[in-house]
Amino acid sequence: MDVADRLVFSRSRLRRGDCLYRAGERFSSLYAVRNGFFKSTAMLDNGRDQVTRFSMTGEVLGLDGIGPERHSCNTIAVEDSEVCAIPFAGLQALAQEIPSLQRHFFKMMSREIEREHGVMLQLGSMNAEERLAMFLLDLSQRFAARGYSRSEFNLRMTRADIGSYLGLKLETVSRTFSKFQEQGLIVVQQKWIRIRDSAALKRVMGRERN
Amino acid sequence: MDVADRLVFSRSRLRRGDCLYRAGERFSSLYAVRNGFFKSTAMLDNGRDQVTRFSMTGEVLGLDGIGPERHSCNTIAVEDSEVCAIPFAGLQALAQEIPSLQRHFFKMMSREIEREHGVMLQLGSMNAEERLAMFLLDLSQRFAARGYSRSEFNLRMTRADIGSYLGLKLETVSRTFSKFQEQGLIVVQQKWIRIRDSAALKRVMGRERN
DNA sequence: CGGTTTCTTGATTGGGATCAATAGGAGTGG
DNA sequence: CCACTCCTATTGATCCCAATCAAGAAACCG
Repeated sequence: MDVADRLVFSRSRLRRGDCLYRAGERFSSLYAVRNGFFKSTAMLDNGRDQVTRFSMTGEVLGLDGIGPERHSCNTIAVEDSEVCAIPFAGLQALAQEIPSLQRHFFKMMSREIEREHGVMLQLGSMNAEERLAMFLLDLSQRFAARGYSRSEFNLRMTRADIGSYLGLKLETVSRTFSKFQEQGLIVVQQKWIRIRDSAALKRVMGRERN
Repeated sequence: MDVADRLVFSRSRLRRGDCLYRAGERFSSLYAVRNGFFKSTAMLDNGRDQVTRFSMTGEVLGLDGIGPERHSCNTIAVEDSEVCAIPFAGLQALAQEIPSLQRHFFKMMSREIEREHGVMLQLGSMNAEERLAMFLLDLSQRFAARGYSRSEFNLRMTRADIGSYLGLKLETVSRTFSKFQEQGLIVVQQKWIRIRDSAALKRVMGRERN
């Protein structure tokens, strides 16, 4: 029996600013992003909330909810978007019967651990330029993986969102973009970015620290 | 058939400084810490490596290896320790047959995502005092959960390890401990710590930021 | 013991936060 | 289409926390 026959995939559209799910809500589905762009924010103990990830077409949202059975972050569309909801109960039952699906799942979750881990880890020891360089290269690579241009794209999010994600203030983000532009690494105009010298960006990112 | 009948749990002892597994090695087992204390370090792209977690008795090590099928960090005993190796292949096969085990597993991994996430996230927006306060309270809580004293314990790791984990330099760790001691929040003498006012530490940790 | 690692404390520096002011776009309604 | 407002981005000036450099002291260990 085919997976698609057993699971009901419901699609839904969201407009810019709409919330896909909120922290604390009961977890029931994973979401595949069909198109658009999302940001997830987590409320820290102190009340401020921080952007924890950006998600684009082809990526899966909601894995964080499986353990606690509640969503642990808010996920908001930063532009008009469309998602496909995958009921987790059904997926889990199916994994019980299909070994390869279970394996796939274990792997996907483990990779998730990895990814978050990796990004956040690196940030800790990086200065502003390194963070921004990493951010741009990460976006570039993900756009490329989805068939979009690797060197030219629109940042869908604001400077404040980028800053929150990277642990910088929006002024620093802006200043650093300007600096990169002066150095000829990128061209930036508002949300539009063109990467002119990705090798140099990699060098900025990899600058050794001690 | 009982789980213990199907899985071979092999125990091994490690001495201070011994390596349980290294990044890049083929992943085959998870490890339950029976006693002792471990630190995990991950090599960043730039060559420096950073402490990513400390693990104590009763905690599970190695989840990060499931996806890539290789360990992605080095794990080293910081004192004489003993672990129990759990072959992952067997565990996976068993999860295929026992729904509750599969569920338990999904949850454990998801919680792992959460935990790392939470800690690292918070760090980004915290200053040195807040980081140290959080670190002490986290350790205190974990010791308490294992039946040890909540208010008095030995830090097994060095100041440099703590600093690496928290994204601070060892001098800052030392200075901040001293400051806490002056304020009467803790008593510190080398690796020995006594928490005198955990409420105050919580207040330090929760100090609002903007 | 001497040698090594670990910890503490002081002096100075620098990168990013903060405060502040202006400019640029986007959306709305007349 | 323009005028108005709001949100977002840029840039400058100043300040502060933690890094860095440096020197000792304390503990650990063969």
